[in-house]
Order: sequence, then structure tokens, then C-alpha cells
Amino acid sequence: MENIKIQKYEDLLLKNGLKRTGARLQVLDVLSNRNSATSQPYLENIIGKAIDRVTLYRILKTFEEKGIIHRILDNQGTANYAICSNSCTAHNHHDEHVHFNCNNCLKVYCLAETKIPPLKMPAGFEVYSMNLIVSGICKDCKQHTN
Amino acid sequence: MENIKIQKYEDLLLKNGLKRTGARLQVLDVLSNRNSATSQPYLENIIGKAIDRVTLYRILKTFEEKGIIHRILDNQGTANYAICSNSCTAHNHHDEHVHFNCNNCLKVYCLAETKIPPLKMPAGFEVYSMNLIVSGICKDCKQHTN
DNA sequence: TTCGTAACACAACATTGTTGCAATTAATAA
DNA sequence: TTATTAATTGCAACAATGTTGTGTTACGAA
Repeated sequence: MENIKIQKYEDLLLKNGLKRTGARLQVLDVLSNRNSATSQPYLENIIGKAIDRVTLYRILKTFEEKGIIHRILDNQGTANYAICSNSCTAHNHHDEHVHFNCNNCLKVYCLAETKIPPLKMPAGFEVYSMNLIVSGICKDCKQHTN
Repeated sequence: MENIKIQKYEDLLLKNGLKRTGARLQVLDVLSNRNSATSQPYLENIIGKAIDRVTLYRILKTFEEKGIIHRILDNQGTANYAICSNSCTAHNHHDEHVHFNCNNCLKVYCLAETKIPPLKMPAGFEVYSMNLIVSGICKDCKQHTN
């Protein structure tokens, strides 16, 4: 891990009142260096040898509560995690962008620029948040299968 | 179960090349008589005494593959099942309506009339299907808490 | 009635989530 | 720097759900 990155992670932890620990830095580093959301199995596979499974579970839970990351359930119900944009806070997640779940590689992409269009709901339902997952074939897989 | 309903269920099974069995009729009956999608735990709780858990699992799996029901994962990742509209078939699910997950009673509603609005996707992503889950407070819960 | 296949029950195991508790570690005050 | 305290971690244990294999049962066709 480069020092400049570590500094960034430390700031993030500090800002949220969390102690700087090796485990947390590792998780942040893995999540930061990927171009798609990271699945729980993948995380456990990579980090699980160094960090206990329960610790990983609690780190992810804490991060999500603090608004550091957000969780996306893919079409199989597998948890995927991605770093939140800067504007996210514990009480005001700005993660209502669209997610894309590739049927081939199973990756989950955050389409940060693609917002969920406004929706006309039936009367009586009070909307708090929305969660749109688009399924199909991602950029990478389309190219590789051509 | 009323005879007229049983007849309907039998037709549905027959149409999909499935044998008429007590277990399947029971599942169809439970799913048909509810105004929201039915969660796996609920199903298991109600039917699980009469039908083995694995049998229930396989029935649901078969039904989903045949397009008789569709599965909705709620915000906790719990599987919920609902009867498909008539226009569904195994290879052409017409279930791209919106689902509503109540934060209070945790029920999942199929908002059959609320369609997902068209979306502008980034280049390179090929869309097969979309899945929109809206969270909030449902009709019933709003009334009961007032 | 017999035969073949589909459906079922039961056993067993995998994965993920979850809690409690004791041991350890990081932040900070002295 | 050291001591203190609260947060963090590891381990054990368990729950829920998904999943597969296998032997048995039941149903429909010949």
C-alpha cells in the first residue's frame, strides 16, 4: 500500500470515529482498487486468511453504518460492497445510482452517473429509497466473447 | 381449498408439464391467497410441517424455472415469491414491474401497474432485465401507525 | 398390472449471517 | 514513556438458507 493511499484511508476512518487498524486499512484498500463492487466471497477469499471472517463481517457492517461503503445485493442475493462517493454520510446515503449485475462474470458495477428516473407510485406507499439492479452482459464480457 | 381453485392450479401445473401433487397445490394455494409476495421463511413456517424443506425448495425452484412464479429478493436478501401474471412463460418473464419492500412489516408487494421507466445506460452494457425495489412504508403500515 | 419416470423425504453438507465472550490493541491521558 | 480505557479482534458456537445425493413412493402409460 502506498503511503498516500494509507493517509487517505486513515482520514476516512478518523472522520468516522473509527480506529486505524490493519484490518480496516486492508478492506479499504481492496475495495478502493477495484473497478466494480466487491463480493463478500471475494473479500473473504482474499482477506480471510489474514483477518477472521467475523471481523471482516463486522468491519463491513460498521463501514456500511457509517456510510463509508454501501452494500448491493446481486441477483443471487450475494452481498457486494463498494466505496461510497464523498457525499455519502451515515444518515444520508447518496447511493441511489443504478447497479449493473453481469450475468456472465457476476460482477456488480456502480453506474454512478446513471440515476434512477422518477417513478409514479400507487397511492398510499411512502417511498424512502430505491434500488435498481440492471442485469445483462458487461462491457468486458462482451468484448471477450466476441 | 375450493374445487374451482384446485382446478385452476391443476391447469397451471399441467400446462407446464408438471404432475399434480398435494405439495404443489398447497404452494400454489398459499401464494395465490396473499396480497403480497410470500417470503421463504413464511412459506416454510406454514407448509414446512406438511412438506419437507427440500421439497419446498425444489418446488419453488421448478416453479420459477417454468415461469409460474417469480422470485424477489428483498433488502435483507430474503427470497420472496409471487405468482406470475398470465403472460409469463419460462423464457419470457414479464415481471419487470416494480416491487415495494416495506421497512416496517417487511412485506414485498408486486406493483404490477408500475413499470420501470426507460433508462439511459452507459455504452457497452447490454441490458437483459431490470429489477427495481422501492423501500418505504406500505399502505397498511401507514394506516396502522396513525 | 407392470414398468419407468417424476416427485418426495431424509441425510448431509456448504455458505453466510450473527452473537457472546475473552484476549488484544489502539488512542490518549498522565 | 507508561498506564488506562474503550474499541477491536479472534474464536467458538449457532441459525438460516441453499444445495446435492440417494433411496423410496406414487403416478401415468403401456
